[in-house]
Amino acid sequence: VSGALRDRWLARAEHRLTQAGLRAGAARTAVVELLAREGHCLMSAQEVCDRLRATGTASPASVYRVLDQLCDLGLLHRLYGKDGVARYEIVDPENHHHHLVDEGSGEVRPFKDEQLEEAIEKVGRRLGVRITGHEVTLRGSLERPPKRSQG
Amino acid sequence: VSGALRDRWLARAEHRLTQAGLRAGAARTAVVELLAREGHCLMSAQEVCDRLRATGTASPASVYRVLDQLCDLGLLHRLYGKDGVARYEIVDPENHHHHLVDEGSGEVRPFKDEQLEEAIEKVGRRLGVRITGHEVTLRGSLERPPKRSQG
DNA sequence: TTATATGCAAAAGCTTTGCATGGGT
DNA sequence: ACCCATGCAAAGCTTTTGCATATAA
Repeated sequence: VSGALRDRWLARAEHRLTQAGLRAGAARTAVVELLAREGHCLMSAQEVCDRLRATGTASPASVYRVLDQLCDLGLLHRLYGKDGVARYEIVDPENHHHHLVDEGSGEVRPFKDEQLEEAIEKVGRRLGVRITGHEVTLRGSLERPPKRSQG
Repeated sequence: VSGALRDRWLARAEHRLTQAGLRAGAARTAVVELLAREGHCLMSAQEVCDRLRATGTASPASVYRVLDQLCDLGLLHRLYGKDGVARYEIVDPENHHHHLVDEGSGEVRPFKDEQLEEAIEKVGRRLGVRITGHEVTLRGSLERPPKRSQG
């Protein structure tokens, strides 16, 4: 969303990729820049492919390869929704969030909740485990409160 | 685990299936009984197939079809782990739980935590949404606390 | 008797991989 | 120069589907 967020991740990504001895080709550059702009919440490999097919900047094989690299380097999270398709989103500690899925439309809305984070920390303590990561998915109806009998 | 839990689900399952106008063939019976016994935590379609291939009681096609039916009827939950493979577990309100995944081995341990449930309810209230379902996955290291330098 | 269940084999969809070529550093 | 990146096409895996047959109610 904000330019700051985008640039922050982009810089970190380029840095770690270089650091890992990887090189910037056309495909990787295209994928990374697309993600920096629009990869903040659940983008599938296919969506990335579609976006980039238009400009012919990356083949599907490269898209999948770059996505894998980014996951391995901890720059991307890979999640699976109810359709079993992998979806990716940028890892940004300052933008940690979870997902609320509308039962009706399947629409996904990201949300942040500090008290939820604290609750999860406490669960870890009760279980006697150091929690290194967590995911929460909520399902519910997003429809507005019903208006009074006004067809 | 306990026979009570198994029988409870089995009875409910048979009832709803019948109610839905579905019929009990050999394959469905085999799948449902296997799940009642061992489907309490994350079993993949392939595992079901393997188990049943031994006795030749159900083909893969039937396994997948039955699994789908059970999900549609709310008798089974379908979840996706980090490998993108669908895994199923029995829906039993009296055995509601979440999952803790060991970073090292990938081993999954189910856990219950009432305070976590309450925390999630509160999140729903804060978001102004009625929560109809939720999933939590925790990741951490299950290794025991290190013993004092005693090789 | 009629709608559903089943099995097989083929197809579908997402993802990975082998290989030859192009390109970064 | 050396090694990594890329694209294409083929292969891999899980899951779905078409169709003919069997079977529950």
